[in-house]
Formats: sequence, C-alpha cells, structure tokens
Amino acid sequence: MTIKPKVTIHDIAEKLNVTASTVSRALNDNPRISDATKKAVLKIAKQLNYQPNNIAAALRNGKSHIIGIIVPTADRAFFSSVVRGIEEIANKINYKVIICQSYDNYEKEVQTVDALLNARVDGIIASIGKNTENFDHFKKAMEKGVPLVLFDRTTDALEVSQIVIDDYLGAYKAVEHLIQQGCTRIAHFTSPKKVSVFKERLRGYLDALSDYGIPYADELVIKSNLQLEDGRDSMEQLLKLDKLPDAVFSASDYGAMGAMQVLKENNFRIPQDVALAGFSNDPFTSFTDPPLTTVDQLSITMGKITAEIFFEQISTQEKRNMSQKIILKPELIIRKSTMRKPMPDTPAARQAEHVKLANQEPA
Amino acid sequence: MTIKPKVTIHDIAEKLNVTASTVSRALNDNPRISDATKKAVLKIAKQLNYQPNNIAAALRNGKSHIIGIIVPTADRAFFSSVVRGIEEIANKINYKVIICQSYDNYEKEVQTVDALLNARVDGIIASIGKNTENFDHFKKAMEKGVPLVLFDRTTDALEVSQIVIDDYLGAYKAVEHLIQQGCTRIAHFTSPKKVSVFKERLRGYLDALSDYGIPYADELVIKSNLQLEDGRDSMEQLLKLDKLPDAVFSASDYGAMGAMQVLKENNFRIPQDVALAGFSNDPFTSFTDPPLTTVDQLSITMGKITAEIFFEQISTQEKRNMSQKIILKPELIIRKSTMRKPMPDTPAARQAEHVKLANQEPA
DNA sequence: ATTCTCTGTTTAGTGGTTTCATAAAAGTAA
DNA sequence: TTACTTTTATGAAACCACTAAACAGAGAAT
Repeated sequence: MTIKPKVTIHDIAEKLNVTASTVSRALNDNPRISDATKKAVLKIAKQLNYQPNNIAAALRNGKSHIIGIIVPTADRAFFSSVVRGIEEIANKINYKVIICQSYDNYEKEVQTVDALLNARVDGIIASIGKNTENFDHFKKAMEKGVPLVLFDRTTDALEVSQIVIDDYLGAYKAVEHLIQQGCTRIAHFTSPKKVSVFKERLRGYLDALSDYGIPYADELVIKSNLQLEDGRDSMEQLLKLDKLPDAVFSASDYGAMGAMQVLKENNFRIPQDVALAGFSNDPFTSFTDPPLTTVDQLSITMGKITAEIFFEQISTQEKRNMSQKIILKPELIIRKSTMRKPMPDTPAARQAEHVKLANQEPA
Repeated sequence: MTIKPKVTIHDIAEKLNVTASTVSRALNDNPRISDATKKAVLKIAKQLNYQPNNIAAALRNGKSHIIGIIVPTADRAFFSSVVRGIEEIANKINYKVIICQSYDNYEKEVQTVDALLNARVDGIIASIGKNTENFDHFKKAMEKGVPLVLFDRTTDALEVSQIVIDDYLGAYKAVEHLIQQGCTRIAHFTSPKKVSVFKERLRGYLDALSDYGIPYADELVIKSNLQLEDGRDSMEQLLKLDKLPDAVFSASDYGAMGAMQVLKENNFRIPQDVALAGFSNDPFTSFTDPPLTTVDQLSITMGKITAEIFFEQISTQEKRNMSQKIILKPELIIRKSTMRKPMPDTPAARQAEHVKLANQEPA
C-alpha cells in the first residue's frame, strides 16, 4: 500500500495560480468568490484527491464539531440506546461524538471530563456516575465555556439542562397497577445508594400504597444492588416471611428477573401467587416467561431529546446559559407477569399479549 | 456563569520569563528541561488553570489520538459490547474513540469514512454494513495512510487485519450438540443475504449433518431476516410439515426466540418435542424459559483483541502493513432448551444450570 | 584551548480561516 | 465624457496553540 502524499489547499491554490484564501473561500462556498473560480477549485480538489483537515479548521475556529458523551458503561441496553439516539441527531448536523465510559468510577469521570476538555469538544453530554458526589469537574467544564447537558443520572447541584424520566410516576403507575390487580402485600426492591432515581422510585411506591390505603410493611422493602443475584437473594429473604407478599415491584428488571427465577424454582405461580414488575424495559423483559411487566424509560427518545436540547443550546448564544429540566413521562408496559385479572380489550392490552422488539437484528 | 479566559503555554511562558517551547517541553516531560523549570511550569500551569489544547498539538504532530469506530448500530448488544471493549483499551493509552453508525446503509458508510478522514482519526475500526459490496471507501482510507482493522463483518477483498469468530465452528458445535442429544431432524434458520457469517453458519450446519450421517432435507432450511417475527413465521411454516423437526438451530437468537414462542403457544415441550439453539448469546437468552442454548460470540473479548491488534499495528511502523486474520473460537453455551439427556456433572453443566450476567446493573 | 554537556532560545512550520487591503470593473452623477 | 463612488473578486498577512529542528551560551571536563 503506497501512501499518497497529503494535499492541502495550498497545493490547489498553486495549481490554479490563486491564493490559499481563495481556495478556502471557494471550498466553503463563500459568496464573495465567483462561480467560475469555485468550479475550478472543486475540480482540482477532486482531481488531487484533496481531503479537508478538520483539525486545522478546528484550531482556527475554536470549534471541533465534536461532542463528548460520558456514560457509566457503553454496553448497557439503556445507555447504548441513548448513545444511538444522540449520534443519530449529531450526525445529521455533521457533529461527531466521542464516547467515554466512567465505569461509575468518580476519578475516572473526573479524568474523562478533563480529557474531553483537552480534546476541545464543543460540549459534553453526560450521565453521572453512581459514586459521584462532587461536581467540580463539571463546573470546570462550564467555566471553560463548554456546554453541559445531563440525562438520566443528573443532579440539581449544577445549573444545567437535564433530561430525565419521572421515576416517581413510573413507580407509582406500576404499584397502582399491582393494586388494581388485587395485590395487597407488595414488596419493593430498592438500592441503598444515594442515587435519586432509586429514591424517587421508592417514593412512588410509598405514595401509591398510601393513596390506596395499603399499610406499609418494613420487611417488604429490601435494599440491594439490584442485580440478578441480588434479586434472587431478596426473593429468598421474602419467602422466609410468615406472611408472604403477593407482588414484588423491583426498581430494576434484573432484580425482578432474579425474583422470577426463585419463584419458579419454588413452584410459585406468576402472577397468580406473586405478581412481578420491574423497571427499565430492558430488552430481555419481553422474552421471559411470563413476560415481565416493567416501566419503559424511552431510551432512544431520551437520547434524541437530549441531543436536540444540547444542539439548541449551543447554536443560539442566548440559550447558552438557559437551563431547563425535561421530565419524560415513562410508560408502564403491562405484560403477563402482573395480569391477575382479565384485561379489558384496549390497544394496550393487545400489545401486551404480543410483544415484539424493533430494530434488533442478528450480528 | 462567567467564562474564564483561555490560557495557553505562551501565558505560562510569559509569567516565567521563558519561551513557549520551554513550557511545551516541560509539560511533555522532555529530558532537556531541568527539574526546577519543570516544577515551576507545572506550578504556574496549575495556578493559571491551564488546559492543554490537543487540537493544536494534533495539527502540529499529525496525530489526533482519536480513532473512529464504524458499526451498523450502536445499540445492538453485540456491537455495544465490542465498542465497550475497544474504548476500554483505547482509554488506557489515552486514545479517544469516535463512534459512528452506518445503519447498514452503504452511502452512509462511505460518508462516514470520509468524515473520519476529515477528522484526521489515527485509524478506523469497522464492522462492514450488510449491503456493502464495494470497498473503495476503505481502500481510500488505507491509501491515505489511515490504518484499518475490521471485526465480525469483514471482507477478504481488503488487505487488512480482521478479527472474526469462527461461525462455521460455532454452528458445527451447536448442531453436533443437537445430534448428540438425539435429534435427527434438525431445521435451520438462515439469511438470504450474501453476508459471510450466515453462509458460514449454514456450512457448519450442513457439515455437521453430513459428518454424523444425517440426511439433508431441503424443507428444513428456512431463509428469512432472522428477526423475532421471522422466527415465528419460520416456525409456523415448519409446523405445517408432515414430518415435524425435532430441533431448530437458528442463525440468530431472535429467530430462535420467535420459534420458542410459537412452540410454546402450540403446547410443544422444549426440548423434549423440539430442541432449540440460537446464535450470538444475546443477553436475553439466559432469561427465556427454558434458557436458550446459543453460541457465544465473545463480544467484549473481540472488542479488546480488535483494539489490541489495532494499536499494535499503529504503534510499530513495520507492522503497519502486516495484515493478520484472527479467528476466535466461539463457545457453545448449553442451556436447557437443548438438554434432552442428563448432562454429565462438568463445570460447564453446572454453569448451564445457573446462569448469571456480569456487568449488568440498573440504569 | 578545545570539546562536551546542559539548558534553554530562535525560528519555522502544521492547514485552514479571516481581517484588512487592493485592483479592476461597474455604476452614477454632473 | 469625466470624475467619483460602489461593487466584485482576490491577495497578503496574521492568527489559532503547540512542537521540533537548529542554534547558542555557560560551565564542566579533557
């Protein structure tokens, strides 16, 4: 493979006996250049196989046309969907996205923000790590004039736009649904971490119980990391109670899945003996048996809206310092794991019977 | 938010009464600068809140320390895992990754390569789109001296390093396992597309049958897009046959899942009546009932190896033009959907009984 | 006295973009 | 037609922030 020599606008200029500035203007379709010259430049550019150098332009313009995304990990369904949504919007207006993973590690997150500032990204879109309690690194970005937008895992400690879903409402809807299905002893799996999403889901759970006059029982709220194993452990703990729950609302789908496994291993019927609901609408939830009722987080939508808000903000100078909080309404996806009563024949009910996933093809 | 003024190495230089080059060297820990000067520079840099400008350095050095990744879509489990693996390695050596989606669209893929060349990425890692049959855009990148490495969806038409899994072997293993479980009429779901992975899986299926003396039956090989719905349709088609199959090996997990749904709706027992195996080890496969036997594609490993090969290649001049093809051995994940005979008590068997997913936490 | 070594400076890029200047062409008013 | 203004099309040079090759001066070693 012979590497072809690099060609710059100066090479084009030389060929045409004009200056580099003329070539630059011609390539940028500047109205002050005659059509004839533009055509000639374009022709030679093609002929010489000219490749623009964005880096040089970025240095001069102070804009890289690149934005940084920070997520805890790139391969979790929710985050990869958001990333997909962001890239989709960014791509349309010729922006590129750098993706960085914080692994929920505070130091890594700090370093990442710094690395993105070094790279001179035009802005940062982030979902804050689970262990982050100090936000100086994000403040630093803002002080440097780098716009910041947060999604899902956000904080009110920063004056920035945030896009979140209403975790409280999602949880409330789920628990309300369980109550309407006749459940009266509803357990809840939550996290001990100080992450707002879990606190909100707990609040939704508590309020729904209280609104429907169902007494709160301390032993029914179990804290864990909400992974599959934790869900199993939590369910086993519940099975040791004198009075068994007749429903479990887990703040995560994985937790609910662990509970489902243990229930089935112990020959409980779902939902007749114990109804089960999760949170996130992870792709796997539609494939369990029974399919798992869960709360959809509108991940792709969240990515697109996040990107739209972001670009709106960086495009107009006035909006640069405006911060807005967008709260998406999550959707309760009712599936068989909670259907103790026959559903009325609504579109939603039919949908619940026959679930399919979009946009998933084999590799 | 008041935006602080930008500070450059010149500002630091001025403060210390040295030149910018001295500052530059000091910051890069160049041995020609005395420790005293280095310390002084570092101190002032910190004091002035200096932020290095990678773009200027990139322009000067001709290296951006950014690599581009092109995948069909970023939110498919397999690809997001690979991306995760690549980012992980890249991050360790201070490289950033730009992620781009081709949506399996040829024109988009061509544009994307061009955009990455404009961005002056130090290399490109790509998985080729399903509809791409001309590779000139990749050749162009190589001609410009931008290293290219392909993974999973690759082509032999380019002289580049490729990292793939042995689809043939994976399929062979799956079918062999079905045969060993006593299945003799094994159907196969495949794709009509000219993508090598599916052709290889088909070849593995055929060879396993032939090696074990099982006759090939044309009506048992069904072509489709391999999505969930396609799997359902294909299974329904199979159920209309006079002689039903006693196993289905689908070239995709979604296809297998569709089949599982239809079989359960028709009260067939899995695996006793029909055994089921998929391909990809998508996260959902461990949560179906019964859990689905499938072929693991080692996605994170593939990402890491791809990144390692890539960086090895760009770091040493001699290796730049060396292309190697790495074929990973896929692993057959045996789960209940194919276990018609009791398993011997091996570690693998115990693992199949009790599956858990790593690194999956709630959002 | 000569040659190194150490530490820094000078200078010249890197590839575009943009401000300011300018020559030629075109338009306008007397 | 002449004199003056305006417009059009382009050039020259500065600039963005950093880096590296070539060069230089002081003190140490030979």
